[in-house]
Amino acid sequence: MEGYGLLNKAFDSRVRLGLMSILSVNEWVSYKEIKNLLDLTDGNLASHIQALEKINFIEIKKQFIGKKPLTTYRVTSIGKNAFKEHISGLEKLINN
Amino acid sequence: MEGYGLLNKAFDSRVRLGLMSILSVNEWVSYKEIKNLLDLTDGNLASHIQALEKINFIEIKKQFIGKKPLTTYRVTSIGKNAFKEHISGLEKLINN
DNA sequence: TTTTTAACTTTGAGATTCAAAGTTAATTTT
DNA sequence: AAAATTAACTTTGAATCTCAAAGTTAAAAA
Repeated sequence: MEGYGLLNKAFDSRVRLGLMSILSVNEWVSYKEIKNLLDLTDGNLASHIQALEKINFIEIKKQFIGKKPLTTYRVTSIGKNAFKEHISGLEKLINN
Repeated sequence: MEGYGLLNKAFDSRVRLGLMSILSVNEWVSYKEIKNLLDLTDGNLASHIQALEKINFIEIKKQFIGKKPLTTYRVTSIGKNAFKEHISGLEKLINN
């Protein structure tokens, strides 16, 4: 029963938890899809994406599909690890 | 794969998650004990306790043991439920 | 009577959150 | 060709949240 030291501050946000969950299950998800799944405003989504990008938890890919721009995201191995640690930290915290 | 709607905003904080975890396992834990377990300053702990009290997730008991004052806390059934829902919300979010 | 201890409350600066509005560049519609 | 739409942002700013530090209160111990 240590403190909350195993939890990552980056995941103090429901939005970022949602983001990481989505990206943990699906590789390369589009901005649009994420926005719809989480039902966020553009500004809100963009800022949380930025927050996760800045700490290298997710990475971005910009491309054109046909002639349409498509931005997609996926979690990095750093992010995957951090998320896993956070979850197991939560479990430890909860189960005793 | 819904949004993050099953997560409770009250638990967006590592400190409050820590608090709830402690109080989920132990009934009636003292201020001092909590402070030591979570390693918080007085002001910080007091404010998070207040936050959880205000929404009736935890309750307070003040008494004297011998001649010494002792303040203890426990989670309410409302809080217990909310925490359980939050955890299962997290699980749903994570496992797809 | 001075000090210590438990348990706060107050203060305030800094960080975070989020919606709304503005931006850019390309695409589709008229 | 001009206007409208779409994707994907960026900027702004107000509201909220966080947290440490310092101050407070009341009783106990020295």
